[in-house]
Amino acid sequence: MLEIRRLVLLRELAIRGTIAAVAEALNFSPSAVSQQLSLLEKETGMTLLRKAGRRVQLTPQAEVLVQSAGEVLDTVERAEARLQASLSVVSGRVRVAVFQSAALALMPATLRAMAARYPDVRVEMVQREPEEALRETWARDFDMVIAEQYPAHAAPHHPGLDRRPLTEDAIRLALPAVEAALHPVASLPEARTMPWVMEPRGAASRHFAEQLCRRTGFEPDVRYETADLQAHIRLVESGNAVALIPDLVWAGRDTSCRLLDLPGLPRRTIFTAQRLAGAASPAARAFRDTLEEAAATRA
Amino acid sequence: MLEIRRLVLLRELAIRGTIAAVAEALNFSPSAVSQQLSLLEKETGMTLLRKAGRRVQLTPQAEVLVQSAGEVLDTVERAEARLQASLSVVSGRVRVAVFQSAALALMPATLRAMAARYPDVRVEMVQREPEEALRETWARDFDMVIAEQYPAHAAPHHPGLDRRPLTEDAIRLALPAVEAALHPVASLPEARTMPWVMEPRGAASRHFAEQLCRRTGFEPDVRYETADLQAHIRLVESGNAVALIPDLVWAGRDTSCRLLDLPGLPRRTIFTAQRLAGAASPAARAFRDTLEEAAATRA
DNA sequence: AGTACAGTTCAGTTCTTCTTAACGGTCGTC
DNA sequence: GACGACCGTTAAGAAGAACTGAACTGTACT
Repeated sequence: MLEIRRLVLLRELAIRGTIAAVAEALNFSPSAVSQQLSLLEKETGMTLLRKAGRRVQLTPQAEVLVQSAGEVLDTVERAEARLQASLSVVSGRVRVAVFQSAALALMPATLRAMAARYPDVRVEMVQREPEEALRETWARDFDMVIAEQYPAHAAPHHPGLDRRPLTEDAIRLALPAVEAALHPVASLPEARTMPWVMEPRGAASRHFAEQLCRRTGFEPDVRYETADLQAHIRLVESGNAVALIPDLVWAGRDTSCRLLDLPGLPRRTIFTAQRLAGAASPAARAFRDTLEEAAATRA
Repeated sequence: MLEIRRLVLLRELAIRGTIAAVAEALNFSPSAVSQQLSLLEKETGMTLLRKAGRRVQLTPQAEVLVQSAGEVLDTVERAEARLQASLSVVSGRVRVAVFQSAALALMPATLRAMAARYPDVRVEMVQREPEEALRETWARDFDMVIAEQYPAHAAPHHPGLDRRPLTEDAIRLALPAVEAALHPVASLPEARTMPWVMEPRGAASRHFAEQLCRRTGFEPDVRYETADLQAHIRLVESGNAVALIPDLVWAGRDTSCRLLDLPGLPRRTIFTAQRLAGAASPAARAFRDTLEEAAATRA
């Protein structure tokens, strides 16, 4: 019979692209991965890898195996979930990937509630950008992901991932209080000459903000770039920049910023996602429910 | 993640009942099995085995895992089948369990045809009583089983086993030619005083034969008992006994026996069965088709 | 009571898997 | 076009996991 561990290795290769990447992800040496994959070829009696430049490419047979490996992993995951579900107490581990503002706004209350209600559940949290987080959750690095989605900028859809809306928040133009007193700005076009702080290129919010400015009719002067929204706030508060900031960021926090509603602007949606096979896990279920409660309370 | 090998071990325990039996089946020492199962308990953090007298009993949690283990094995089996199917040549191995008369009547032609058409398929055959064979096929010791079923004596049904009728044959009363000349027997009741040869107690055919005699109104004088139908034939031919013998037994063979039709007697059915998860295997499919062809040709 | 059987534990062996180190091939770059 | 960076493979040995064998406990059968 085929060794599952090798099948999984092949699947990792399909996901990550290179043997070196698989090795790094699993804390193995590339040599070990290479050897195991050769053994898999021996076991199946087929060629699974073909050299393609300095990397390797999967043969069609390998693709077949990769799909099956996914099924096996799903089955095992369901097994673990069912096992946990057969117990009366909710226990286990939930690895969650969260983007920054959700981590700040939603997680404290959620973690407190989880600890109180489900003391046997261990929640692990890692801060991660939504796109990456979705991918890694799909690849089983996390059990749950809290991700954001900007209007007209759909996050990649992974089959096998169960997405559920969590909350929405408005995006508003944040202006320095000082600035506001001197030259009161009442609409987005009036911010055309101001210095902007935005997230780095590649981030959904960056794309959204740039597009919005362009649709409004100007190219923003992006003078500051950082992924840290707390830094955005500081830059605005200190009068150095303006920014488009979603409401969630202000959760449990005072600010001197002036927040300008932008009428007609669609809201950002926050959603959770998990692997379908993990849906039966009581710990994951408990976490999602608690999180949704926390999100509802905030709003 | 749960180790599949241990999961499978637990499943074997559920099937075979004792750790010793599992060990013997897999060519391990009982010690090894015991240790692996303890490790599984550590992995899951749950009690899976409970002492019951001098044996062990599975806890409900263990049963959950057993079911999942079955799913995993099915998935892997489908994977292997799909892998074979992705090749242009039909190849692989088919382990078949056959009962004696089918082995004699059907297998030679089938094996010849298989060798000619599918030289890359390796067929392995083991002679096994139907009931056992079905069970062992379900437990993955075989990939295919050819079994018989006597009227009003249904073979046990295993879920997950795909049964397909192969052929039917009449059961007739075999009488010695000599005897026939001296005291011509024309119906079953007239054989009431004769010595019988039958299969051992427990065999379906034995049950069937005894029941038939009793319904006819007499208790047969079972003087000879053997599972070997060829021995039955010899005993009849040599004038020592009479017997109820299904037609398949005569395939490709002359006999001096006189064969008496028993009007109104239902026929014996021969069927094949395989695990559902193995249905996609091209080798198994090829074997079944070839076998059905051979059976059709004979009739 | 005695024997056979089922399971576990512990110490030691065996086998698999992993690491390290060295090598060959490919790509991008200066 | 040579150099360096990167990727993958191979061989040898180390590390780890799994298995065996013997000794022991407890249970059932007779």
